[in-house]
Amino acid sequence: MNIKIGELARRTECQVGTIRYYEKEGLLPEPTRSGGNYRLYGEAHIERLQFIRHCRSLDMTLSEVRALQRYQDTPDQDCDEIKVLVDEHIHQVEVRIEELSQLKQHLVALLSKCSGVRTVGSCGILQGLSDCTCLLVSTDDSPTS
Amino acid sequence: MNIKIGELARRTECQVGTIRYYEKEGLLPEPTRSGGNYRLYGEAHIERLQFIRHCRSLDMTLSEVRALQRYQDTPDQDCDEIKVLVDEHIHQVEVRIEELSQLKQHLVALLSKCSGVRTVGSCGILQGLSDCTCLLVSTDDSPTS
DNA sequence: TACAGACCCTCTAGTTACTATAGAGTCAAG
DNA sequence: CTTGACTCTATAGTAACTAGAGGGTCTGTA
Repeated sequence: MNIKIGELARRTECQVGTIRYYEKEGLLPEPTRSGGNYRLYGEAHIERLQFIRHCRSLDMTLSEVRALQRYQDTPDQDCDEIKVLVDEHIHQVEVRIEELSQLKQHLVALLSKCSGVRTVGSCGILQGLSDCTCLLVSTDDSPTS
Repeated sequence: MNIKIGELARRTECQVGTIRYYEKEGLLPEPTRSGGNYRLYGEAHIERLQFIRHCRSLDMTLSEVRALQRYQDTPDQDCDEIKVLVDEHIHQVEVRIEELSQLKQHLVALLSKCSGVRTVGSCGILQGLSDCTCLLVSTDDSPTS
């Protein structure tokens, strides 16, 4: 079918530069080239790229994508490890949600420190950021990842 | 008081490299130097650094921190803009939480695609990642229970 | 006085997943 | 034969650090 990179980009809603980046990173196999050195892609490339983009839309890292691709290449293997990988990814997402919820609580508490007085010097928010009072809402503080 | 960078790092639970980085970025004023060219910090530096670290623990960017620092330097100004900044930051956090919650739903749905068969080839998770079926859970899809 | 070890210095490169640019080449239509 | 859309490679930039190389400083001990 032999489409050029721009067409592939349109079909997958992916930027041209991103496609070349995936190739450089070994996530997308090198396509054949035209006489004028243009990349020429086929069906397999479209599917492979869509796979990557779906994984990315699920917030997976490229190294997680690489791991899943290795499983794709060995279809007779036990699928337990894939489930473990997805499970762990779900866990990471849950942890991040929890962190952000705590964070939001801290921020709301911080906002309430504004005394209603109208100047920066007496506002309480900056004071709350200078001492620890803005961080006393929750049990443990976990810096972000 | 004149403490060296290692002591400052210990007191603020911040890495030495990070302190030098903040200085380079203009977030922390350049300290005086000893005869041997060592950085020598005082109380003001400790407070300033703690301020930065608290902001960072609230997931603020360094450019948000810079903005807040500018307010610190003009205590007679109206504090509304600070509230706006914090408000916007809270909003960003809320948006991210919502995104991650959707994401988690997608991932859980993906996990349920595993047919129970034990090989990668028939697992359904990789298939779900190749086509779009793992992304169909979203917004207005309410299965009955 | 010599030396070990802890600390400090600057500078550079690496991290993640791209995005954006520069400067050049290719190709089809007018 | 030129214009314009497209492509190529290579490089630098993003955020907020972290790690390392290769050196200097300082203090305590032999």
